[in-house]
Amino acid sequence: MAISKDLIRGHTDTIILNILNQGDSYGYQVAKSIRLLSDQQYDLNEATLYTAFRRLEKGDDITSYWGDETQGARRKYYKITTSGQQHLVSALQEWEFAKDIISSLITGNINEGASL
Amino acid sequence: MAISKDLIRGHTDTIILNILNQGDSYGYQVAKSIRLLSDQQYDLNEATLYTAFRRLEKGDDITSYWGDETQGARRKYYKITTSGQQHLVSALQEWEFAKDIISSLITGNINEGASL
DNA sequence: CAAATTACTGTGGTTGTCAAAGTAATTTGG
DNA sequence: CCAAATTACTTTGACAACCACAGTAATTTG
Repeated sequence: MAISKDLIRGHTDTIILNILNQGDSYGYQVAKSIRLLSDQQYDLNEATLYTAFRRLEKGDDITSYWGDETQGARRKYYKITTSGQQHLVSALQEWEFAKDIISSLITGNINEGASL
Repeated sequence: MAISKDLIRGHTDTIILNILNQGDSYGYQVAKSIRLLSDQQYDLNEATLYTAFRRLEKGDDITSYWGDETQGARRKYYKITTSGQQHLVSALQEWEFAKDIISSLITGNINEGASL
């Protein structure tokens, strides 16, 4: 992984919701999608991924069901809920907002005020 | 605070280094600068701030000295070190990089690949 | 002279993440 | 043909950053 854990922290749920918003998927596939979307710059730890699935399921942002694979390993599929889709939209809006504030905080000049 | 804690997490040290890079400062003043730079959108918890000071001092990114206030409460001033300045530059570069990856991860389309 | 403000510190708890290990099936390569 | 790699999911234990809350102590304001 080329990107620090703490910079991604807080985005994991949104990342997963974005992927599931494009269609049902399962753990291994989601992990692959993350590597693809980040151009191999970010590799989400498995434990983190499955912890996030449980957190999102508990929060009713996703639901899960076992696939009926006749061959190959069993797969647990996850599906985004309407509530999850709404939370995805809010998270994207918050990110647009937060991006500017963070940039301001780490590069901003105190004497020139908040917006320079 | 209008911005989620987890989105800021990992930026605290960089925020402090940016402020100290513009001149020595002390706890209370740094907290005020953060409110100013974020347009009152982010209020860093005191405990978090002083924890960060200790972390940065231990990592030799900042040094501290007591001011010789003849009146007013005592103030512990913090000064950025050369090493701290270098780490600030790296952190800013990493942010420019991370910003795009995060955006890609939370809005990117899987079927269109990493860069659309 | 009480209340607000300035200024720093410590304690205890929550949360998200990760490393490591485990289970189990399938696929690939020598 | 069998060992190794890959697919796929799960659990455990630990850590680091952050926060709420509480405390100390001085000064300033009403």
